[in-house]
Amino acid sequence: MAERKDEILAAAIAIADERGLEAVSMRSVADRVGVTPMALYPYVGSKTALLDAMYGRIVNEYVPDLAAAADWRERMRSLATAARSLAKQRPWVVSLMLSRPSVVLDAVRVTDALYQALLDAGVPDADVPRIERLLSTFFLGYSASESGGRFGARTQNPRGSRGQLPEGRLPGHARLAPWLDQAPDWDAEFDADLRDLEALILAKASRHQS
Amino acid sequence: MAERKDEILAAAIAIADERGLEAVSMRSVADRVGVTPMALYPYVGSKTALLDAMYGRIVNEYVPDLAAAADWRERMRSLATAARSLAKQRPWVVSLMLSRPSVVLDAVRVTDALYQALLDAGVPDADVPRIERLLSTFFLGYSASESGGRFGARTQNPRGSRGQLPEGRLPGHARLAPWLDQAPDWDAEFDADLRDLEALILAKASRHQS
DNA sequence: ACCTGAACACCGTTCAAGT
DNA sequence: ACCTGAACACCGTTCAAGT
Repeated sequence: MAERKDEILAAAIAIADERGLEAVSMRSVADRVGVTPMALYPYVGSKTALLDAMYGRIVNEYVPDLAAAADWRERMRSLATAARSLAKQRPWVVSLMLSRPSVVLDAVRVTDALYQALLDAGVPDADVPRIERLLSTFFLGYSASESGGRFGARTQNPRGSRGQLPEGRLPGHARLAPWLDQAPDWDAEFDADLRDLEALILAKASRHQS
Repeated sequence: MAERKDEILAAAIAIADERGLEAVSMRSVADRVGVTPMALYPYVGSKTALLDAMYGRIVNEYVPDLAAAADWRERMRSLATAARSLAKQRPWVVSLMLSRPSVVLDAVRVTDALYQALLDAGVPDADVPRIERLLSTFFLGYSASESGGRFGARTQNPRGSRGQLPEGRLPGHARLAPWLDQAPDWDAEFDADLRDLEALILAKASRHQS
């Protein structure tokens, strides 16, 4: 009985990997399992529940082994990097993460790991939940933007009423042109962002100790 | 002719406001305009193009008047606050922002305003594009998390294999329990986040001047 | 120039029925 | 216990036809 549900989940994930989340329908999943759409309902409940289950299973696979790294910085980095590589390999998971409350149990485990990293860094208890949200929001947003294509926009032609980028009315873009024309190295950028955020965390921590 | 397109856009936005983005279909929009679904195509091209057009129109309405505020901090705050209140009043816009490249012209104008705020703050030119992405990613992610329900999760029961939150295996949650049980004030939290990010920006700026 | 109607290949889900 | 088949109320889009 649990086997059947696993089979259904695996089929749904395979379809999402191959043809995207919008190709996952009760009909397409049922087809792959070799059964009628209605046969799925006793196992998955509804389409929404199926999506939740897919999310939970994937997050669970990607959560890095956190006991391994002793330094809070390393643990934070490995969590952030896991989110990012998850988004890169399975972009459809990001849509799920942002479109529904993160009540999936495996997601809560990740939150807990970040809590502990911040506590170890010396952030006062009262500030930890907020800083955790700040960080996870950024990690999620970065992953979503990168894999969703929001970052790659500059190279494309803006879709506007006139279709052309009016550089004259965009003084910031004009001044920064030399840095905007070279395509960024997203790995390096994420690294630099992490360093800046580590500094932010340490500032919170040292203010506490003094 | 442009009138007809405006009428279609207004109908689509009204439906999204009233019944969510998923209620926006070519059929429902056509119904509201009092026309057949096929009559929309000459004006909007496709459903995707219709969504883009909705996005552009809304962003345009919400971009705050930036010439007004002299201080870069105020300008940054008003941009961030605009994003957040947009997300609160029209949650469906956030899905659009994250699910497609931000090539809509009006969105580029917002980016430019943030560039200028950072330049005025004294951030070195070479760092501005990255920091702008860091900030806009956070603003977007925060807005999405808040309006999409990702933040509200703690109060609900986590959906997991067992259905109950196993506090024993979540030491971080256990230690932070006193601060996790009181529901956060999201306005105050966003304010605190903005202050932390301003400090991050000033650190980048002063390192440059020395 | 602007719109309609029928059609095609899809959706999630309910309900009664089969073995 | 597990699955099917028909049906309902939906999708986006193409294509030929009407005025």
